Amino acid sequence: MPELPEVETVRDGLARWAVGRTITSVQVNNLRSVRRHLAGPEDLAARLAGQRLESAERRGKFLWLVLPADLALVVHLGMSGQVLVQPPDAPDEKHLHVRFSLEPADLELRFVDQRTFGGVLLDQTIDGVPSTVAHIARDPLDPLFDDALFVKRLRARNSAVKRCLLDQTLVSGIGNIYADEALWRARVHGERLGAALTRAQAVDLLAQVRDVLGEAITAGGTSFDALYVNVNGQSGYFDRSLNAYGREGRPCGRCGAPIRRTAFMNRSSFWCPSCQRPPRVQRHAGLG
DNA sequence: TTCTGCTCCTGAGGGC
DNA sequence: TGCCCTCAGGAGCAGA
Repeated sequence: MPELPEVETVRDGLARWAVGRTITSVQVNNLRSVRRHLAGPEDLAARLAGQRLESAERRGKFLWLVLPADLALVVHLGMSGQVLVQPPDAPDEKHLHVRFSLEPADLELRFVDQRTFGGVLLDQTIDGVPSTVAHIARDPLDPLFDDALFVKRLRARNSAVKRCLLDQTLVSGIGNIYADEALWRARVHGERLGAALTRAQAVDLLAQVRDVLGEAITAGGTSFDALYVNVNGQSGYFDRSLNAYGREGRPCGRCGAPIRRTAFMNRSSFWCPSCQRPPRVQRHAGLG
């Protein structure tokens, strides 16, 4: 599933292969993929035609191609979105929803999305950030990320720490996989309250988040199936380095205890019952 | 203001 | 073989 490392891999691919080219036309095959462009698909196509792609930027899981006049083509991959750079004569993908023809015409951009949680839109930027992304916090790999502010805000939350990690207005770029991995590395149970963490624990958790995200970027992201690929259609290999996520029943790499899986926020959490002791008082909501 | 739970969506996989 | 059900989860929203 696309989290920060996967989106960064895609951004890097766009910077290499798409930046410097000009959009000549836009073909929308699925209206749901442009639903966040409120003016409609015709407006999107008309305003993008002739626009030069100046750079590829990212904040958390949002990425955007910078256009002239403070405009940006914003892309969110959702759960299954892909941005592919393909020759125009390559066969269409089954879930090809938006096609961006480019000049030079030897390559085109394709937005492909099986589950259609993602989408694209044209947006105005303010200080270089699209207005639809302005509410998203900086990610931990951003040089301007404020560690002290994050620790302060995390420790003020009366909410499960895993939910805090998934809150993109607190810290961006972390999804279910890397939240579980960082919590495992920090030996913190996801149901612990943010307010129950010591300052040292919060600082260490942030460090583990940084480590796991950085290692995943180096590996090209995490792929369990064909739902995440880079702009050339290739999968990452960080799934081979996972210690908790998807390892239910398999021994913890530290202590050997079988990894547990519990439901949380309509998804799964994977944790070690020995290394990550759950809080004594179970809350009504949260893990388990 | 903070927090929780629900909804959207499609395809794979399992059970019958 | 075909049908039905469950599961996967990012982000936004409603309601408490």
